[in-house]
Amino acid sequence: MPKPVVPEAQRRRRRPTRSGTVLSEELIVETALRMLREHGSTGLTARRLGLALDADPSTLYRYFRGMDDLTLAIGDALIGQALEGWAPTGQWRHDLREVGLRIHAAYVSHPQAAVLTASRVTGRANELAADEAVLDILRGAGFPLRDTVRIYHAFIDQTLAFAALDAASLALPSAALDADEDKWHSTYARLPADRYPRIAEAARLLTARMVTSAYPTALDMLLDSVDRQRPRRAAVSPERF
Amino acid sequence: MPKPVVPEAQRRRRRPTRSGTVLSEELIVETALRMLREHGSTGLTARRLGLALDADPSTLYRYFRGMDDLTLAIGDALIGQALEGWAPTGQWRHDLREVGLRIHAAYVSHPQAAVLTASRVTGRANELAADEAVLDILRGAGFPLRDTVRIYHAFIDQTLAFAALDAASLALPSAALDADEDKWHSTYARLPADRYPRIAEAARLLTARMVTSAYPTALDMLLDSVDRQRPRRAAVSPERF
DNA sequence: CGCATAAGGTCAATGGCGTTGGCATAAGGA
DNA sequence: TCCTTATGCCAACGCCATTGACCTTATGCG
Repeated sequence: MPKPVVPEAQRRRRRPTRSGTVLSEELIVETALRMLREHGSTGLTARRLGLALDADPSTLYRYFRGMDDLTLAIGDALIGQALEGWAPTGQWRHDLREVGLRIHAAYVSHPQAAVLTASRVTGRANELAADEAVLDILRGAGFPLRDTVRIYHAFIDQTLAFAALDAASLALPSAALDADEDKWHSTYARLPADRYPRIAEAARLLTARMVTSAYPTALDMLLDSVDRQRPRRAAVSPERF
Repeated sequence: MPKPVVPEAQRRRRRPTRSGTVLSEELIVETALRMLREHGSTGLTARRLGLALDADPSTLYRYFRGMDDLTLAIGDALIGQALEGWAPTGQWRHDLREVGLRIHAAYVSHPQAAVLTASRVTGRANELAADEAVLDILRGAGFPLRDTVRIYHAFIDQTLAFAALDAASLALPSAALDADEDKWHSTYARLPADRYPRIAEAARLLTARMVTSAYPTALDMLLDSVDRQRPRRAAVSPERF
């Protein structure tokens, strides 16, 4: 049986580390986010995190069951950060769009962390709050339960999928050793036009466009589709007459 | 300077390993795919792969520059497998849909491998061929270069993004130790209805739906959008009259 | 106010990992 | 048949996460 982890809410004794810093779940997650940004998505290790916190690596196991548990906490922090200060306006389309863009932006602003967490289900507080919020927007807009769940599924998966993909390509260049960095220039831009005529003719445009995200476009397409399926009031809308 | 890697095409001497098996790039990738399926996405290690091949782990470095290079080769094999036997029909929408579904299906059929590779740019032969094919479909349909590149970007990113996300959730249950497996049942289905009313009312539908992929729907939405932007011939299409 | 308790920090060790440099051997061209 | 060198093997290095035992000190109770 490993050491039990005390939930943050029940911590009483806050014993400072050898060098005087007082640990907390929040401080550890913040430090981990900083390390990920500085050392890349593979640069978060228990040893280094301990070093950065001036604590023994094994101390982390007083706060998290393991590195995976810490990873989930990091992911939940990103979601929390995404919806910090957000409040629904009651206009479902605007609210949904805002939630999607905020979540996507939060992940993309911490790409190295997002790579580790975007496709995980944390089951922690902030994730639950976000899910509840999306479902509430749709239910509040009058969608029946089945449609709500279907739309929620497409919406959240599309958001997380693009967040993960965009984060992955942003995270690679920071780890300068990863050779993927300039593969578009070193490989795609130099292909022989006789064997790859279509790539060759598009190379310049490709290298320019592939660095941007296709998420906003895809999101609006989804919202358009949702709008068309939305339950209307009995009255016919005025524009028709 | 590390040992140089001899390209597969130039290999002359095929010296058998101690136990008699003859190595090749293809055999190594196949074995790696099998190990990934059996041991999960974190179960591919140089030592284990060497064991499975009856070869010393360091031998792998005669074929790949490192585990990362091997990972890219695995990804390229998935793309190759996706388009194996495929040929364009000349109907752009049908062809594009087929390519998307094939790539998605290939990744999802090797989820543990897909997790490692779906968001990587390999720059290898099969990837280049797939990109060339997609660009050719769009150019052949008459799209100008700029539109072609824009559509290609949205199409390929959406395909890979969903492939990565769907693969990730499929890969987790196989590694039975990962606790994410039944988080939907252990957490979401048991939330208190007073704090999470929307999740609670949708729990049953959510657990049923979240195991399926939203990709086909999203793909058709994209194709609809593309269809509306397609350049028409000068003549007005017959249905209008 | 002081003491017992146990929370929480530290230490040392284990077994795994990727990777490398040196070495041995046998394949295949001459 | 011999030489060259491609290719397999070995041993070692410095990482990694994780654990169990130990120590120390903050806290709550009497």
